[in-house]
Amino acid sequence: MKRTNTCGELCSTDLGKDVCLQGWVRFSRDHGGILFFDLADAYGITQLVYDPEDVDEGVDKTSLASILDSFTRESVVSVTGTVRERVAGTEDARNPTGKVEVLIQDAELLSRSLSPPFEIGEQKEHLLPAEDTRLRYRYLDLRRAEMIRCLRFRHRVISLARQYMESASFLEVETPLLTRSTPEGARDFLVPSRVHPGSFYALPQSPQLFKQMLMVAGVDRYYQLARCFRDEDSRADRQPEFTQFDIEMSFVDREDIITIIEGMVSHIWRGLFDEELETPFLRLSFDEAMSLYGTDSPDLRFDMPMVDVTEIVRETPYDIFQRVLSKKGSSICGLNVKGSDGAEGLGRNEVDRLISWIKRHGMGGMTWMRVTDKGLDSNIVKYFTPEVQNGLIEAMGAEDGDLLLFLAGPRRKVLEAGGLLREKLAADLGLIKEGSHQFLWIIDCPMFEKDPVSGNLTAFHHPFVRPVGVLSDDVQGESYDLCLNGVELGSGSLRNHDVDVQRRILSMLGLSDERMEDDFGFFLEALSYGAPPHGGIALGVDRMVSIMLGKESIREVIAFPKNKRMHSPFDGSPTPVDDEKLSELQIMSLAMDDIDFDDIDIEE
RNA sequence: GCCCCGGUAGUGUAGUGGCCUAUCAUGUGAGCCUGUCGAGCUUUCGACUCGGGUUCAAAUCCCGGCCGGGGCGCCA
Repeated sequence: MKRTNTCGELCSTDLGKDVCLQGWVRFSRDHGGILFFDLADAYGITQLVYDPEDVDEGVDKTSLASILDSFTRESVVSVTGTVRERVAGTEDARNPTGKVEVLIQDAELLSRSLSPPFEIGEQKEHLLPAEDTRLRYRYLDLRRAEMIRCLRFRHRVISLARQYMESASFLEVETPLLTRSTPEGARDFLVPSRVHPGSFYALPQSPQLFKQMLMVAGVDRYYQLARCFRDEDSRADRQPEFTQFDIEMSFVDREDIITIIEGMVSHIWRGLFDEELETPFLRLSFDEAMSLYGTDSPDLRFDMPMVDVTEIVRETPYDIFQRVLSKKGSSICGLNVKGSDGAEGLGRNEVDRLISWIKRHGMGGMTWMRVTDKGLDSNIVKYFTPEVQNGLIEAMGAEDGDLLLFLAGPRRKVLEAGGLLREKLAADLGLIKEGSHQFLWIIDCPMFEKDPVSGNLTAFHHPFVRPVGVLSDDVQGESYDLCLNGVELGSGSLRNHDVDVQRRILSMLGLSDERMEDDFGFFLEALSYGAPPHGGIALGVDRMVSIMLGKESIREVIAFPKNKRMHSPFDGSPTPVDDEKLSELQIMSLAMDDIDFDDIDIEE
């Protein structure tokens, strides 16, 4: 018999129906005569009951009982029976099907399960097995309602995004996975070619050049759920393969693209949280973000900007500040920890701990003072004149009960360490409201970064960003990065449709004319046949979904993720392959320690 | 490449040099139990990541490996 219902749908309106349910035996309870089973599937749990006194006439109780005896945990079973009300007082209010139960009349074991290696029933997070055990048995882990919820949630995000793009007349186009290796960017995953021995495809780090060529083709509005590959070390929010929601548009300016993204994200939030996001999102320039928060992806769920007090304290005879300020390019920045004298605040011990913490992040130390009703207070305020003290109080908006922290050193280092300190303070003091979402655009990023050692330029984003105005080493790009809760969700820009500008940028990045032709000739040629002004953006789907669900790692929202060492616990990849396969590709591995190089004939 | 944290029954844990013949829970096997719902009760089984070292004595301290996680570098 086929199943008539899922395990999540029977309720009081189904009373008296004859049904067939199929699913997994999650729990069973034997009361010595009467048996209960929790039958689970992706939709819910329905209680089955075997009551020998209530089964229909003609049912072979002995054989039914012996079948039920084989219903071990997580075995897949099929039962037919009658929906009935539970005995008064035994309803389960936590379960949507908790008012009814199915009286078993017939049963069949479809597939017996070994004893599961860990508990699959709903449970508290801290009782979960270690992640590597969960990953090794991912098919069991995914049976858990919480994981099904994550998969379904991710599906809804994608589905809403598609729906929005459809309504905005975007065309979904697939681009190749076997592509060309290019010099810039992350390390490529390479795929050897059998037909062209010695040559390799690369898996795409993003569909960047293809989507731009689609614009040249006149596609006008493109999107794709693009799988991307980068052979770099992983992190909680980085996997070697990941998914981007990739978008490109022609004949648009920055505002058009930002509007589309804000519209799409709002559509998703409306659909999943029934919440109206405030648009337009906040914006900060790259310089503002660095100056105020010391990072290009600040978390604005809490306020606590850095204040540059360099000029206020410049003449102060406090030796530490004087020594730092005697060096060019030094700054002194302060953070105001509001209301820090209460029970929730930071005592002397906590401040000492912060000082040793900040030393591990490259600072020589940290200066601190408390704000009292009588003014500033600490062992070093004697070096600060009343005018300077008032200047600090005013600049930092200090009030009675605040704690002021100051870092001194090279400007960039101070800002970055201050940014880390700011986030640590927020985490330690619980300043971040759980479940809140704060979007932010970072605009006007530099086009280039200069390698401090070699002095060579590298692209801040990628080499295809259009400069704002005239091209130079320190020009800004027409870029816009979307941040959510301090995480970079996506990066976008207007692109170069002028092939000459594009050539000059590649040249500034150190590509010779020859290299440029070899690596990007096909693309530059495309730009030479009438490229429309265009731009786009790509959003990290895994990151967005994991933040929406409040998960610490994107692995929680990927069905089969790689582990930290880029190993796949499911299929054991990567693996060595047979020599036959390698020789067909004319490849020899140097990692095998049994190669005898004397045996190798090298052709002239 | 580097730094930090961790590794005890199937699972989650306790155990900071001798009280360890290693705790507790859950699970597993057996039994009891007619309204439970992560049922309950009785009982059984089951573990110190590996290799070296220190010590009279190591789960415990030291060194190294392996495995897992967080981070730096890297991620145009």
